[in-house]
Amino acid sequence: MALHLHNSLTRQKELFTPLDAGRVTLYACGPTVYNPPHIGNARAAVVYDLLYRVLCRHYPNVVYARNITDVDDKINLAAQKEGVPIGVITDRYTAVYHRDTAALGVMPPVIEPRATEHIPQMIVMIEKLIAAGNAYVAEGHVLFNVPSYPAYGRLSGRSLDEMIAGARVDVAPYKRDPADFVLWKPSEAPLPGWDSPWGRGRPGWHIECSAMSEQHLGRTIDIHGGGNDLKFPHHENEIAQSTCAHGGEVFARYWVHNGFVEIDQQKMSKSLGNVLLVQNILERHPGEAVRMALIKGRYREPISWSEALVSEAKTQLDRMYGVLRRMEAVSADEQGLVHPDFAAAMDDDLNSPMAIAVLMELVTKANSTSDDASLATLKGQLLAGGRELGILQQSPGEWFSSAPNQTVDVEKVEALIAARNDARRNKDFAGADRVRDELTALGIRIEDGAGGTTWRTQQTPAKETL
RNA sequence: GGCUGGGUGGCAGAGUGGUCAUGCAGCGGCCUGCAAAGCCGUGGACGCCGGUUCGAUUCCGACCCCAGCCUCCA
Repeated sequence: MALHLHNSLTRQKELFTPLDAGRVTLYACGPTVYNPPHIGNARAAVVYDLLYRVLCRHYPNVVYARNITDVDDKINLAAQKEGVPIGVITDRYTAVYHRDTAALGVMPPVIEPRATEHIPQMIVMIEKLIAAGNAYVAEGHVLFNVPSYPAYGRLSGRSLDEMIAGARVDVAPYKRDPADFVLWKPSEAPLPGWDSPWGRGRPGWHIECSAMSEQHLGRTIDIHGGGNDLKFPHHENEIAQSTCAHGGEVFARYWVHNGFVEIDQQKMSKSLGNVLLVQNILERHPGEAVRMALIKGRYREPISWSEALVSEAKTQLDRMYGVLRRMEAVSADEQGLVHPDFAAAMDDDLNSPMAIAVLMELVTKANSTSDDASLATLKGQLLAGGRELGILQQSPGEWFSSAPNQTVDVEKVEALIAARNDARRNKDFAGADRVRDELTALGIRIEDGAGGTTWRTQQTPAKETL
């Protein structure tokens, strides 16, 4: 089955055909680095990582760019509070972002451009927009003139009139039109600034992505992704800037937007005080379980975050790793191809819940057969599917012997298990049960199988502590 | 108010014009010294009201409800 994606621009599921099958381009809006990432940021990172992996199954050369926004008023504020240069803030939180997303199995993008390294490109683009009559200078600012681009509003489905009617903010007096947005604004020390034809200043937010995607991926990119909230105004503005700067050439051919992570049926926000940081979640749950929780639902739908959701995701992974442990002696089919149903699910606009269901069915099959040839095929398909979903890539032993906030003394555990098995051989079941209780107290659960006794860290009961 | 996208069994979450989603939880059985894991079996659902149809959870219309965007935001 060919890859289909829901295109936000047309609001339809469409067959994906790249402009150049030898170089497929994907751009996703990355983080503004002034804060540790929350679970919502993580979801976006995971979703585009998933899309990247699916694209890589289809095409030999996928160029995936995800930017780092390292110049921004929120960064300035954070730097001011701490009395440090903005570089201290952006370096710190870029590292945290890398650490936290890596814990969720997110691969590094092919290119990770930083806004501050593309100021000249932004200036060139702004000059083009001025020359083309799409932008103007006013009181040290450069503004994009929205009425100069009649298609404005197509992505978000709003007309200019509606936007003006709905404008709830005070309109700066130097704007020709209330909808006009900033490309460049004046910046005085100690705020970060760069010399430009319009004086010392700094870029507006939207121009960064336009300039960086052009620089690294070209004038027309295949897929542009981002959070649902970015549709307006950020992506709408990107389209306007890039299209006008490029003489009307299409900016992005497919737009993909991921849904939000909700807490208690509401979006996460600082004002509601319900922001969940990835680093805090990782104190209680394995990163892989967090990733599993994020891909249990379809990427476009909102997901309601809860401790129960992650616990259940972990239980499912336990089941998958359980069968892999049983199959450890079997060598996986070397082809390592995903099951056709799995591929069909992922190719259907990244239907990861269905893809997981396919994997679960493979698990059941593998648990009920002892035929080596079948097992080799099943193991190969299971691992290949896991690779595409970004799960199941550690050894079962690692998975079962590790848990956040729990250090396992493997030697001690194995000594206790040996003692218990001695007792069992001697029919001293009371003694065996005492040893099992001891293991339980250590947070270890044991399972007596045909091939011997295996063990795993016991998950602590789910608690609704956010 | 405008613009998106939703409302499916105890929970999470797919999908379909008329036979199974899947997982977790529950129940019964097998296995086990007992458990656990695993396997087999099992109940239970499509917001509300109309319409189209031989037949609608699935298509159409009205209504109710929910989330997001319209202001920085994944």
